[in-house]
Amino acid sequence: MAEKKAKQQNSKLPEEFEVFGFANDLLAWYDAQKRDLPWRINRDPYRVWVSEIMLQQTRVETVKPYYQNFMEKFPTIEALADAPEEEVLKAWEGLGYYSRARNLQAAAREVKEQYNGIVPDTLEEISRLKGIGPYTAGAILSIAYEKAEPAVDGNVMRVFSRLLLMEDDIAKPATRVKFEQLVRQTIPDGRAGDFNQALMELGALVCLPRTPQCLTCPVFDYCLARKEGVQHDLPVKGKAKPPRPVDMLVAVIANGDQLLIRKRPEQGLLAGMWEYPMVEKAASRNEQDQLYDWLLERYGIEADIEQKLTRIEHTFSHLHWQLEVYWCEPIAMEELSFWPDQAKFVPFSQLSEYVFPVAHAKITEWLKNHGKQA
DNA sequence: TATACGTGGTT
DNA sequence: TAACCAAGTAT
Repeated sequence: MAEKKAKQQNSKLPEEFEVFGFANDLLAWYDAQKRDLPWRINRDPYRVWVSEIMLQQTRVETVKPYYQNFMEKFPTIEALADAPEEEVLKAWEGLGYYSRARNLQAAAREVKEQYNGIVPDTLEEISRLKGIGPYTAGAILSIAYEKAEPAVDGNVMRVFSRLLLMEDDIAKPATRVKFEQLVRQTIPDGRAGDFNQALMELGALVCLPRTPQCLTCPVFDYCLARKEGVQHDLPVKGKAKPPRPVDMLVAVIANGDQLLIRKRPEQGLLAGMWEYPMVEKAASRNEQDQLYDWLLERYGIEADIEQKLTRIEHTFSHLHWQLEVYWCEPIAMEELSFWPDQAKFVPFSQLSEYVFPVAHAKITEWLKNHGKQA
């Protein structure tokens, strides 16, 4: 019982840690050095919200152009709520983690209908919105509403690991909770938003993962890891599993100036996106034979599987695709009223109207570069 | 708790 | 160059 209670108890800052001085010095640095970013023009909750979703696991420089475009197309919560999902996905094309876009729109609809179009300002309510987890909830509440909530991301965990010389594995979910307890105790009155952003800014500009710039660090004096000279050994982070290799056979099938594409399932990897038909390569089988049989069975298309066009490699966090791309010359097609997967022939010039994942966009690019289609 | 979920930049 | 990393969330 005593042990359980101890486990639930909040982690405490070290007695000697100078909270006030730390926050003050960090904020002074932030005020002077913060970057001009498109989402820092004001603190509008919707603008903050969109930026935080886009920035999840995504670099600032990558997000910038997407953010500008997104805010032009969907300037308000209502505009986003009322837009066709396809348009939202199109604006997200190439950014990755596409469920973010679907969840963001679903949440915008929820805010429009249940909250009169106003992003809720309580942890309870905002956390119920799709796509808003502990980090994003804290970020929006602190930045847009000046609530004293922590926003603990990878930067903050790295900064605090070093600052307080903590060896907890930041890859474990429980560690984030511990950091939230600690950060909460350092948030200065009235400047929660700036403080959270300052911690992240420090991680992004100074307290770098491999090469911490301690000599220019505004909180050099407070850093326990630096005092011990172990800043390069922190944070501790368990190794991720390597991506699993998956070999796919891709069929590029032309009918005049049209190409056959299909829609991926609404759940799972690259949900709802369009792609060239493909099948996972069988372990021990001739590629051409397998593709020939598969096209006939699944789409009723008898095709001459010609020379392999190219090999495209694409790595996800958890998968490594090797796409063997074949040019397939149709010999005969069954008269079907519809095909599985919503498959259909689309003129090459109209492919851009469909949302493709990068791996398949690479194929389109290859076709263009090799004069396969005008 | 561990895994699924994208993509591109950095060392 | 092969990791490693980036303003995480859902299940």
